Amino acid sequence: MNRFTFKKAERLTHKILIGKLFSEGKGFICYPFRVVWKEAKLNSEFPAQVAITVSKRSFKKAVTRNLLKRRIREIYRLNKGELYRELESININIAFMLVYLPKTILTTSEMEDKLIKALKRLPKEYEKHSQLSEKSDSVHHDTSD
RNA sequence: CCGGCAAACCGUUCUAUCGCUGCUUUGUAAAAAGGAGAGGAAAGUCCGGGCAACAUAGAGUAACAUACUUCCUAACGGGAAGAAGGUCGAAAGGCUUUAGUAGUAGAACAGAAAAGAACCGCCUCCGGGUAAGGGUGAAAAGGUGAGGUAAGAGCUCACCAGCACUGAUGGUGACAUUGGUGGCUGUGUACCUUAUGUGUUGCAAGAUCAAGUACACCGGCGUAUGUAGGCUGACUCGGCUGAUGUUCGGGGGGUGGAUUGCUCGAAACAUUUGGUGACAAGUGUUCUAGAUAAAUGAUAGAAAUUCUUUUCGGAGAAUACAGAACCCGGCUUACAGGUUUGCCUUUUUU
RNA sequence: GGCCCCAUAGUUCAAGGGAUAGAACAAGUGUUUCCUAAACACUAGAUACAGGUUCGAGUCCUGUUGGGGCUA
Repeated sequence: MNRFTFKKAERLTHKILIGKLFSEGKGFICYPFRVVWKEAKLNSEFPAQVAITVSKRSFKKAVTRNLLKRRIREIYRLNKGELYRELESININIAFMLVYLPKTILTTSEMEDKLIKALKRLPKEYEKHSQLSEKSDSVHHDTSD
């Protein structure tokens, strides 16, 4: 029951941290999302903070932007448990942003699988970058859908 | 009946599960329970206010806005009821214009000429007199007829159009109807003139706070004719402020964060009275979003409406415009579809 | 959120309300050359959209659309 909440402490609200995410953070694309993430001390009981954005350039009207953000947030709320478990097992805190890429409005069922895939990939990306100096050749860019 | 015109209103609903943001209650806390949670345009930011700061925000000029009348309003460039003109419509009705004209400027092309009348022409007693004719233009010096003349002309007269002054009647008034007198009278634009109004900046205004950091802050003394300079939206006047210091004393300033400003208000609903109406007054009841990288949702099922298709069982698709950010009053723009009320009758039927 | 500005050829800029909207570069065609470049000649190409004022709008007014700036 506690697993499906989405409180303010789980959201990324710190303005400076968001600025740092775009300047220093690492990202990958898992269509239809771009994920930008960074390890950060959060001073929170949750291991991750997330922010969801939809570009004003691709959707001019506030109604459609709100609709997409609400759908993405709902999927994240229902599927974040797996991510939390993995992050707690390696004992790190992470701040990340989900950027919605396409110019068309996708339905909830269309987006759900992709977002789960992206969330599963996030801890792997962290491991990859934590030992980046030794193995740089094993990084393979799969931007498959 | 169909079709049309105007005004007002609605603009998907219900159930279950899982959530989000305030509020209240319980609880040491974690949390639990209850109840609330987008709009008619929340939009554009085009007007007008409230509220807040600017050291007392001053006078004149400039600049900008508005401009038929009477009213409504906190205020308005908004609204209501009217007036005169234009235009669309068969009609109901819709749209639109309207302060003043003394002076100055310009009016492309065409045209003789774009504004104290010159040229061609007409007439001539060769001194000159004329504005009938010139057909171009968006706009051409009142129009028609008669008299008159050398030729002509409001030069004179009748009727008509318009202007100025002045009466009468109706109307709060714009104005309408009607009478008299006058000289006979050019179009639209900009500057200009008159009246009224406007201080500037906007809640990222402004206020408060714990932690950490710097000396930008205040007062005394000293210096000067209160000087250089700065501020007072533009200019002038007027006003305010005012550096220079190895000085003395005080303790305060505000980047980001948090709290506040923040939602009880020109409030909503019902009703009565006054008014043609916008609206005003009275009485009663109610409290009705307050987020801050942005809450107001997602999923499933059912219903309603519309469209497509049909083997008339059903099946499929869609459900407008659009998301509060300090708050109100308007305007403008977007909007699937539906409801109610009043009005009109070209055509058809009775 | 608040305040403000801009929109003219493919690009950079002009145009006092007045005829067919001008210039440079770029593009295309031709001349010249053995070929290319350069040079010369010619051609095509535009007022963001919709209303209004006016006899007549690129210009003046209003509303949409798009783009940009300032403000902690």
